[in-house]
Amino acid sequence: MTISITFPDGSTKNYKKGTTAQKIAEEIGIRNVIAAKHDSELKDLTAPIEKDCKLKLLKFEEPEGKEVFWHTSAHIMAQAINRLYPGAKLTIGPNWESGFFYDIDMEPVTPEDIQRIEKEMEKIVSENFTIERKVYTKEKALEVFNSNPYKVELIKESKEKEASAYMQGEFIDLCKGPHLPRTGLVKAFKLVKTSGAYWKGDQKNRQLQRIYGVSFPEKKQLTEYLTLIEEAEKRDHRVLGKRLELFMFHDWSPGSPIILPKGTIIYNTLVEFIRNEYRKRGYREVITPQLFNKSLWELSGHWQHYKENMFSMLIDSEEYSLKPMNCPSHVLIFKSRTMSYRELPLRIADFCYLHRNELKGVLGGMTRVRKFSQDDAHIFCTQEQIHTEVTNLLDFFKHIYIDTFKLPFKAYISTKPEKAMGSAQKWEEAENALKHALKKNSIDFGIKEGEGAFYGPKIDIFVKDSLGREWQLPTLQLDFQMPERMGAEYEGADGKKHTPVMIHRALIGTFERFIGVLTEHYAGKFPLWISPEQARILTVADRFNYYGEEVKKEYEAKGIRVTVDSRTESVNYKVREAQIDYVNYIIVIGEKEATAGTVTVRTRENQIIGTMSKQEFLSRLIKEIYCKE
RNA sequence: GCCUCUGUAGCAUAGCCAGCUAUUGCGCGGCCUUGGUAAGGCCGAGGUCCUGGGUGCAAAUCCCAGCAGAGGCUCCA
Repeated sequence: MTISITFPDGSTKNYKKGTTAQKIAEEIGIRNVIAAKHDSELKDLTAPIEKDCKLKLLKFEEPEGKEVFWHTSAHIMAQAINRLYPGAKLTIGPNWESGFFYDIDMEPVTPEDIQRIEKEMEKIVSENFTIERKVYTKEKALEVFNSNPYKVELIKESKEKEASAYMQGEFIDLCKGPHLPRTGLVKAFKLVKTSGAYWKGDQKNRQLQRIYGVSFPEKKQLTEYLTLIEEAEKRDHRVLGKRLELFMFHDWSPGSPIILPKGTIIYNTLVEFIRNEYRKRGYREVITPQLFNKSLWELSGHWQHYKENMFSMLIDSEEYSLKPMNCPSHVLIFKSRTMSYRELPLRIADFCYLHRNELKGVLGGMTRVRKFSQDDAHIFCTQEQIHTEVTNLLDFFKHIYIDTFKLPFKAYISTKPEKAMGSAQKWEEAENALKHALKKNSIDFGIKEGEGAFYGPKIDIFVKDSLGREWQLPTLQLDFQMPERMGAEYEGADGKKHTPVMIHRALIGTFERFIGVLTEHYAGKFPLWISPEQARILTVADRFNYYGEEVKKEYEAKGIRVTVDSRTESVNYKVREAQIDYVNYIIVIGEKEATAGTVTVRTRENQIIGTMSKQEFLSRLIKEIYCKE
């Protein structure tokens, strides 16, 4: 009996029925194959092929190859833990972004444990077990795994009639697969971090130990990966922020950055950038109080739902809270007089500080803070205006993320959750408006079903930091609820009262977080327009200091952020220092320049721009700042 | 809030199964060098070893509690 196998290049060949991808790979002489796809189904290399199919041999470099490779690594780790800690109960062990992890019910893991586990894993790799797939009926599977309540729960929950498991040596684990054919293929691995994790992600459940690892088919790849991580850590905004003196933290105000002069320049430049856009895009900026009486929070619903996260205090025996959000105060503005439909959409912007009492364990650098400010605005509009407003907002968003900062992002729409306010029809209309607006702006997006807030659907946009963690920056939420709850109304063309829709939106998001992400995005080398120190003038000798000051004054008069380094250090030394301070342009002046009225310029990357008249370089600077390149 | 780890001059570090004046580099200050594009030389100052308590003849070192930080989890912008 023969079957016909088609390869990705279109060629076809006949094989004996029941052959395996592994045998075929050996025959053709392809090495380092990890798994196979029969038609579009991912399978073990050793799975028999019983009928004609399209066959794709997967290597580690392919995402699906990695998936198989890493999951096998997780099993090797699980086997090692099983050997060393007999009481440990395995739960689930999926992949993460660049490796694998396994959640295990066991005693907390120490670094010594990690070393022991790694040693045992090496042993398992060198024992080079064959990995075999077993298929059981549900009943039989329950019997095999009866000592592990987590696996029992998984088997019971499964909708399949059968359960598969994989066996290597003495170890067996419930698993859909596929897997590598042998444990010996995992040539390089490292357990990189551990943490607590809750069973099924629920805080009420038992806390498990999660051990993360990375693995590769070659030792070299592991070394490369570790170097890459090291490089990424150098971009960490907390490290750079300290070294470049952008911001700092103090034990006495955890979660609240002290933004230093250089960081403040970046901060204010961003605010000015947004303000400038607001002028073009019809926003009206307001300034609102930090403290509000409890009555406001009761009216808005924050007191009932968000009290834990608010800083509250008694003032003259009345309870007040620092505002965690601007929206309620903007509704007060809307309500301050009778609004006509002619005034909509009304766009109210606010840069005021916000305070949220975040859990201690979640604070971190500039990306998760307790005190911050947003480019916050609320748009009050009619249901019909949603589409146009959102379309314009996305255009605004693209101007910031694509044109100006070139930050890669991911967008999602979060749709109606089970518990939701407002009619199904209103929701559907609003969700469609969001989708159309995204499509109109040609922004790719995913959908998070049922993840919307109870008061309306939203668009969330995420940007990655240097270690690949995703941070939400812009947010755009429709709100059918708060205007009604707080009694905001406008008078329609029909002479009747109507409740407006409220759009909560922030595009930079939180300035603090944005600065953190931006620092990592540029690795501290900010583009000229936003850079805290745009140019530094180095004098070759004291007698040229007067000329340095002269150039500085001229440049400063045009708004350039420039300093003079007139210390009696060698030029070499001063150049190096300016470069490690990431000053965009380094201007050296000495005899030649002072006589001819010129400047000699190089960049922080040590690229030589050359000598030119001081006016010419000034106009080049201005041009570059204006272009925001 | 939960789990693990960490906390030594401005920064980065050594010391940590207790034992002499707490190590080194950068930075900082002074002097010399008067210099032309990635670290010139010499000298010097700088420490509540996170805080509080305990054990010991003796604590940076061991134990407990607190505070802060890191990585996750759960939240969330």
